[in-house]
Order: sequence, then structure tokens, then C-alpha cells
Amino acid sequence: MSSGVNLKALAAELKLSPSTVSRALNDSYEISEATKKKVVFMAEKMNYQPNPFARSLRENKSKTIAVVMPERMSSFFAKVIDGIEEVTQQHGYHLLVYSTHEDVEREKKIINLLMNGRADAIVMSVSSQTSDVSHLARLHERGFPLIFFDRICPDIPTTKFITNDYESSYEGTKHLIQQGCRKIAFLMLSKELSITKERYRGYLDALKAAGLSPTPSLQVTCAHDEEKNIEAIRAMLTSADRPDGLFSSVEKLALATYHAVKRTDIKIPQDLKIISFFSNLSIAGLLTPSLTTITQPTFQIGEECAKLLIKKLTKPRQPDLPNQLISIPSKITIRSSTIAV
Amino acid sequence: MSSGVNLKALAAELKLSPSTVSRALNDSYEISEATKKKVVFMAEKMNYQPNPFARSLRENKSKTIAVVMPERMSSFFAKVIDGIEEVTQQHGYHLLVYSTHEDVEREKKIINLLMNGRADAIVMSVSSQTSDVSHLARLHERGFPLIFFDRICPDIPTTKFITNDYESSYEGTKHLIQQGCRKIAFLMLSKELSITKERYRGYLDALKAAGLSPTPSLQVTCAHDEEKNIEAIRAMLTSADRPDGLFSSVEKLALATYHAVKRTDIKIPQDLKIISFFSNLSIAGLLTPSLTTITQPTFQIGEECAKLLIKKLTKPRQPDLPNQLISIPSKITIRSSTIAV
DNA sequence: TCAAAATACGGAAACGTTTGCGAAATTATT
DNA sequence: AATAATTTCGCAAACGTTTCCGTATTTTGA
Repeated sequence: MSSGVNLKALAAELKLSPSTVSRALNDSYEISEATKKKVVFMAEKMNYQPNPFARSLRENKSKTIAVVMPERMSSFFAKVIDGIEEVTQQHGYHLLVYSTHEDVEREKKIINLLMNGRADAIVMSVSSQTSDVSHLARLHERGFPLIFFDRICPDIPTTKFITNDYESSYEGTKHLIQQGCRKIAFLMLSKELSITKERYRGYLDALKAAGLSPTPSLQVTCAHDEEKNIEAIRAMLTSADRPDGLFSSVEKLALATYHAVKRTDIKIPQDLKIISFFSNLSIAGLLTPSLTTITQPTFQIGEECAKLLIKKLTKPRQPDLPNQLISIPSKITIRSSTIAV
Repeated sequence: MSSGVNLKALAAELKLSPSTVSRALNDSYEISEATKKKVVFMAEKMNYQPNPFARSLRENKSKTIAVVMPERMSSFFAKVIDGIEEVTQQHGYHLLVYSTHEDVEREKKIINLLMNGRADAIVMSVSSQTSDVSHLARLHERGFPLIFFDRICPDIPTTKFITNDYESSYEGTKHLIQQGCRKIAFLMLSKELSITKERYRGYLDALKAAGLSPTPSLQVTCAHDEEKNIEAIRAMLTSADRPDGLFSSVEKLALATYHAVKRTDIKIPQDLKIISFFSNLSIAGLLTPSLTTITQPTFQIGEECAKLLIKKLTKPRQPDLPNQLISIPSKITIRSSTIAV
């Protein structure tokens, strides 16, 4: 139901053939400048809009990229998509955006839907439930351009964009130790997640380097229910083995921790020092006390994902996405939540 | 580059004609149950995926809905989209998501891009810069299904979903007055916005009902630069005419106000009581002091938008979207930021 | 001046569906 | 038993592009 005017109508009006009009609009070398002018002018005048589906059908590409991520209500993912959109929009690409809601079944359904070519590529971050990655492997094996960011699949040989999870976590944990923490809790979403593994490894190594060992009861795996998370954290914080420091591997768990602390008489940072991966800088400074954060280069991650894809999709005979892990460093910003008093 | 197998290949394998296979897969009444079984089985086996563009071209519909909104880093818009996705996904629709970044030029470009039929409908919330709505009017006049939510265009005769902006603002302002406020500031994004107008009207009427009149210097219009907003608010809060209450018409300005207050020695709620339209309830409870909020039914707004569109798009001969304003009430949650001490 | 090359355009096929129409085979009706 | 109706399927057109060829016209080269 577009504007009603198509190539044929435009051609008829110009007394030219559709093929000539098409070529003129696509700036083909075999059309004279004179007719190009006329065609472009008339196309403008009649408000001709090429039908994207006819074009996609013919050219076998959609000028569309799909973004699949675990949730929408997250400053991290929101900013990454902003970054993606920034560069894709400049190249005339459109963005299909899907949220899996951390549900691997929904993730599978979405991936399967995308196998029909509705999008030219997928950039994704897996759900916290995703352990079996066969749906993604299958997609990749068929040659479908797929790249990961943040929550990656290490075993799928394609390009992945991450931050320096290990090093940042190591440094963050070291910072807590330097501030006097000896019993440091670790909060994670799911042990399956790549980011959990890397960040946990950094945390453990920093403990080890300081001659400390992790307390099992202080390693809490959270779920999707915010209230339950808060209660689990509160229970942990008020247990006999209560921690004096806390490392949250994701933003939402830092917020849950602040909620949990509000239900106790624990004082931050006197009784408990907190550091967290966190993307919403405005909020970090507004929390009481302000939160020491490890901030990922969100926007840049999105941009890099998109740039790589655009290169792959627009150059004629581009090789497959290389199997590489590209790391863009995070930045630690020390605020009140870890300042020894 | 889908899976490689198309209708013709599938038909050849089955020794049937493509038309029969198509009808079988679409469960047409003119195909026997026996062949339907065979076709479906073989389609499954060969992993046949219908080409969406061929289908869209033929049927002149894309099974895609576009969402156009001012920003992505907003809990309000994120939740609305979650609501939209919830129902559209159930009906096999896909979501193209665009952010205008509060830039009317980008908004125009996006709208013009969407005129070619890439999406079957648009659900949108206009940018704060949007005063000339001719690009949207044109779209609607061409019969393109368009519905608004939150930041609407009153003059375009289609369906709009809002919350009870006037009443909520009236009640919120009344609450501030009841808590002892006499000089109440009003924070807004742009005077052009429908939500600004309605919320401001509610604010003004509540003042008038209490025999108060607004102080011009306390009505601040903000821009897109967060730091500038914070400074403008700080200046206003510390001026000679300093307010004792503040009504923020959008979430981000409440956060800016908390930042501004941090730069002064003002105490909330002792010196200044604050209420705001706010969607991120988790954060509202975490601010210090916790923020009294007017929370919109975000998810439900999204659901209702999508339900209406799905009905319009799936029923064969559906009339145009009616020119109506549907209001779903907000809820005021009183927290510490307005509790008189 | 004449052949060769370059230029500018049109005809038609192709992309993969859906569907109107026709037709063969089967079943129902009188 | 002859005709009518129903069931089941195939042919071909159509959706709106792009592009492979072919061709007529003009320009170039010797």
C-alpha cells in the first residue's frame, strides 16, 4: 500500500522502460546524464518509493540486521543498541530488535524465525539460560553472519566483542582488597554465562593473589525474580559468614544489593564495600552512597559490532566473519561505596 | 541465502506442483488431508522456510510493525516496547525499532523511510522537538496505520494511548500542596509536547484550586544535554525565588534534580519536596530519599497499542483506526521525597 | 568513408510466493 | 445410467524489482 506509484508507472509517465528507469535511479553508467536528471526529477515529483520487498527478493538481501538480547530494561543493552543503530542507520540498514527475556526457549524461537533470511545478520547476547547453543551453531554453520557481544558463545567460531572482563574483575576485586575487604561476596546471574565465568575467574585470581580464599556461601547465583534476588542477597549479607565486600558481576544485582542493604542495618561502605559492573552512570552517582563502578564501553561495542557487519555485508566478496575475540577495555570509577572510612 | 530450499524444490521432491504445496502448507480446504500430511512432513524434513520477501511482495504486507520513539535509555519506553513485543510476537509479527534521539530531523527521515511499506504500521511517540507534524500527517492521510502513545499528536485523527496526564498531575501537585509546599517548580522537556501541556495544565489547575499562582522563574524547560539541565535546575533551586516543592513531568528530569540537589545544601524533603512521573520503580525506591512517583501503566500501554494494531491488521476488512484518545490511569506512590517532617 | 567501438536504451527473465481459473477424477443426485 | 456436483490438483499470472542480453544509434579510428 506504499505510495501506489511503482517503477512501471514511473516509466510510463517518462515514456521509458522500467529497466532504464531502474538503472537511472541506481546511477548506472549506461544511462545518459540527461535522462538520469529527468528520471530523478520525476521520481521525486511522483514520490516514487521503491518496494523494499521486491528489491530484497531480487537481490536476496534485506538491508536489515537483527539484534537479539536478553532484556530491554537495561542501560547496558540499550546503549549497545544505540551504538549499533548509529552506524547501521548511516548505511541505510534497519534494525529488528528482539528480547529473549532471559528465556532460552524464546531465544530458540527467535533464532529459528530469523533463519528464513528476514535479516542479513544477527548480533546477539545470549540469555542466562543458554547452555545448549546448537540453535546458534546451526545458524552459523549455514553461513549466516552472526556476531556476539558481551554474553558470547566461545565455541562458535565467529567474531565476538567483549570487554576485558577478567582484568576488570581482577582489578575491581583488588581494589576491594586494598580497601580492607577480606571476605568478598560474588554475585552472578548464571554460571553458564561467559561473562560470569570470566569475571569470576578474575575475582578468584585476585583473591588468590592476596592470599585469600573464597567463601562458598558468599557466591550467590541469582535468578530472574528481583524480589527473590533481594531476599537471597539479604540473607547472605546477614548470615554468620557475612561479607565485608561485594563484587556484583552485573548491574541489576548491584541494585538488588542496595535494596537488600536497605532492609538491614548494614552501612555502606563501613560494613560492606561494593563494586559492580554498571552502565548507568547517572544512577551510579545518585545511589547512596555512590557506587564504584566498572563501566563497559557500551556505545563503542555497539558501533564496532555494526561496523564489522556493515563491512561484511556491503563489500561484494567478503570472507566469513573471522573467529576472533575483540576486547575493548572497561573503566573503573571509584566512588563512595568502596572508600574506606 | 535462507536454507536454499524453496517451494519449487519442495514440490519437485514431492512430485507435486508448487501451487499445491503452497496451499497444503497454508492449510487450504482444497487440498486433501493425505497430501497435506505428506507436504508438511517433507517441508519439515527438508527444513523449508518460506521466503518472507516473496510473501510480502505478493501479499503486500510485511508482518512487521515499526516502533519510533525518542530514546532507548528510558525505562518508560523500554517497558512499552516490551509490552508491544509481548503481543506482536504471539501473532508472528516482527518489530523494527527506531530511536529519534529527540531529533525531529531524524524522526522525519525515519518516517519517510517507513513510507515504502517496510512496516505494516507505526506506533510512535514524537520527539520533543516535533512541532511541525506534517510528515506524520502525510503518512496518516495516505491511509498508513499509525497510532501514538504518550507523546501524541492531538491533531492527527487516529488512536492515541495516554495516561491520565491531567488528573495525575493535578493530584500530584495537590499532594505537594497538602504537604505544605507553596512555591512549586515545574520541570518539562519541551512546551510542544502533548504530555507537557496536559501535565502543566494539571499542575496549574491544582495551584489555582489552592489559591496559589505559579512563579515564572520556577517553570524550567530543559534540553537534551543532561549536564546543562542539572545546572539549570541547580540555579533555579538556589535562586532568590527558590521553590519548596518540585514537580517533574518526566523521569530524567527527576534524576537531574537529584543530581542538582547534591550540588547544594538543600535537603529533601525538608527544604524541597519532589514528585515525578517515573517508570523505574526499582530506582525510585533506591534514591535518597526515595522518590514519590506517578507511575504510568507502561507495559499495558504497549500491549494495548499492539492489540489494536493486530486487530486492525489481521481482520480482512477492518475500518481505519478510530480517532480516539484512550487513557489508562497512572498510580501515585508516595515515598519519602514528599513526606513532611 | 567504412568498420569498429562506445553509448543509450528496451525486452524479458528471474527472485519465491499466492491465487484465479481450469480441468481431471471422484462422488452424489435424480 | 446419465448428469451434476464436489474434490483435488496443475498452469500461469501477478507482486515490483534488478539485470542479462540484444539492438539501434552515435561516436571513434584509420
